[in-house]
Amino acid sequence: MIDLKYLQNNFNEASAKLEKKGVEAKTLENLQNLFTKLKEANATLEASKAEQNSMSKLFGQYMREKRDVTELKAKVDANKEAMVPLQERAREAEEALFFIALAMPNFPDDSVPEGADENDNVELRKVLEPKTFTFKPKEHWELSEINGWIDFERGVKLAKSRFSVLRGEASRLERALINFFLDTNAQKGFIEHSVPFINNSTMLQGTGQLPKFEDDLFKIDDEDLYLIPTAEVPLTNLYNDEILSEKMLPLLMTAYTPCFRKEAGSAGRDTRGIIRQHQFNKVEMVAIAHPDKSQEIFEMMVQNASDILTALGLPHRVVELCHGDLGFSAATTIDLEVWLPGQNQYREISSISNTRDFQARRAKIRFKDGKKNRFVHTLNGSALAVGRTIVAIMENYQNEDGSIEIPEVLKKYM
RNA sequence: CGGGAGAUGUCAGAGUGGUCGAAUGUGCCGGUCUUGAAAACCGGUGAGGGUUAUACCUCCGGGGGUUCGAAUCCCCCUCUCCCGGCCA
Repeated sequence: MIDLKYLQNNFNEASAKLEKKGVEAKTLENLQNLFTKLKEANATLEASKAEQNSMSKLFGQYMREKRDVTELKAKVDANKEAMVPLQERAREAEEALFFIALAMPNFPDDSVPEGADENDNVELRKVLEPKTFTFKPKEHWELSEINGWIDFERGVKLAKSRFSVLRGEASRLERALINFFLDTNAQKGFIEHSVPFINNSTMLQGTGQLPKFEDDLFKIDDEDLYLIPTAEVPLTNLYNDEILSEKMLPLLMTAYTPCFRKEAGSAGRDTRGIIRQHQFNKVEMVAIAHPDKSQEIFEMMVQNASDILTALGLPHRVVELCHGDLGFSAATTIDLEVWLPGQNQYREISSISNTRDFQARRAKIRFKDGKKNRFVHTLNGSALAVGRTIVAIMENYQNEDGSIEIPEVLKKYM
């Protein structure tokens, strides 16, 4: 959630920032008005409550002194009745405010490049040269067919489209990758966690998936529970509604989880292969950081993900997202895109974001800064998406006959 | 899933309608004493909103109700523990 006090006190600056994320100035004016209204409503209500409280206290005193209370009771009854509409007004003001405030995206950092969509993202650097093939490299689904690695049809039979089954060597490769990722992250100080793959709505709201993106989530029938779309949700919300001591920071966490996404709105995109599935595996990094330290941790996380790709011998590029491509919760995001020779293009394999205090406000994650409580900064990033890494290995390590080499660093894991 | 008990500050634990944001112990912070530490003694010590700072409002698992007034009475929910069932 955005800082409403900041919006109120620096309206022009704030609205300029959010306009770049496609929020109309009108919406923000509305939000600002609602905030002002809420504060007024609360002030009036609280004054009335104060009066009620003091009269009630007096009432008790009269009773003890055995004095007559009829007159006082009449006053207190009248005030109580007058409070009803004030209460209603405050409740409505709060509801109206939160309805809009929870749908407001984060302020982008000042450093975020201008732009409308992914074409305006800024390439920061390329790492490793794509190798030149003496034959036409195949796409991963063709290679899958030759090696029997992925069973698309039976995955669909078991569930529905966009589900698949890995078999044999591919399945072992997946397991090896998960272990390699977790071990590497652990070496960088990220503590491994095993978390529930189902979380409740409060947690999903904390990280920003709810209420706005409910359609992207798989919900459990008749329960306030959702399959997690990323381990960012359970890891970040591990500290939901907590006040941490400053010396606990930074909390560096990593977890392997499956991720479940409805992929609503992406019909027709990446329908072949396992690039875009309803269920995929991912190893995630999450950091809960002191606000002064979040930038350096962000850079460390980007470097870590890039190092993993480098260790696997996978050519990739580091891309800074522009305003238009930035996600809902992110203040700044860097994507890693891996080279896929079969597709002849770079494809996203990791996305690392600093949400600053946006999620911390929603999830109420604070730390003690001396006497005061302050919101932490939360960061998240993939290291890495497992399925897409398999695709990348298949396409980059393919031989002319369709066989696939295993990267050197993974051999000890298989 | 069935039966029973419970949920209060860091923790333990009192409080069953007003003087309770909450006894007492413990932990933590500061001080006295000490060469230093421990012990002992003295003082401080929950959160959120609000204010320049006060005032003031809210919070005793969550929600609703009764009442002038609720930690305390009533209803619903959640969670924890114990017993039984089922089970990797």
